[in-house]
Amino acid sequence: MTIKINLRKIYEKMGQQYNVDAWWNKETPFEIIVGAILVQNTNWNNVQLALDNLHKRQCLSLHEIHTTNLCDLQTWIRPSGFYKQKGTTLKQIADMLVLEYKSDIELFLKNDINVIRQKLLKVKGIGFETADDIILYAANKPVFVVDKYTIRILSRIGIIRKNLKYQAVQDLFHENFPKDTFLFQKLHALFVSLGQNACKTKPLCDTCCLNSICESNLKNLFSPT
DNA sequence: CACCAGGCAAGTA
DNA sequence: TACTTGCATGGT
Repeated sequence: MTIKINLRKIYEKMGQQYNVDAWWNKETPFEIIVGAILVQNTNWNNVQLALDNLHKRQCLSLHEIHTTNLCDLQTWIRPSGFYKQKGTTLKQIADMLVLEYKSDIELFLKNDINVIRQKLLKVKGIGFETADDIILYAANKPVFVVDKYTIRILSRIGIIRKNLKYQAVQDLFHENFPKDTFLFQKLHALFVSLGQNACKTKPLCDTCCLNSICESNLKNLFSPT
């Protein structure tokens, strides 16, 4: 299935009706990687509590996470939930960066998108979405991050079926948008923002929109061919 | 009290 | 391949 996306409309709507900041503007690439892992299936408030703990312990750096005791690390990130697995995942990615890239994060992020992606996906606890998050926001390379809101919103509008898989949805965006990092960053934040503010039942309606964007507006943004 | 948040992996059929 | 379940804290 192909969709024709009216880019000009999207830019107009986003400019006029949204002021969604692209996430992770000021953080270091490593902090972005940590945040991407900690935020899995939780909200940013809980992540912030965990990050504050790490900061207090001076442990928000590659070297510290690599050398610190796993149990301590798990204790500090506890507020973000799933702290045992996430702690192990952080350790594994730190090991990879230290051992295979001599602690040079930029060297790792300089690789081609597919190289970075394959490396990240080998780490247990990093799946498609987290890998792409890191590529888009830490490496600043143009991949579109698909999350459950993207699929929920597009399927409710009738553009895709809700059982469409991650890679298929991503391909759809890659085929229909220019490979523009900033655009993908904003667009992803837009979907999350919309999804969080949409009603949880169905369908999207006038009373559950964000900044007066609702189902009909979305249909105008994404016009089926 | 229930529900869910910016997922992932392992298990089952 | 397509579901289901465990992982876990904190806010509403």
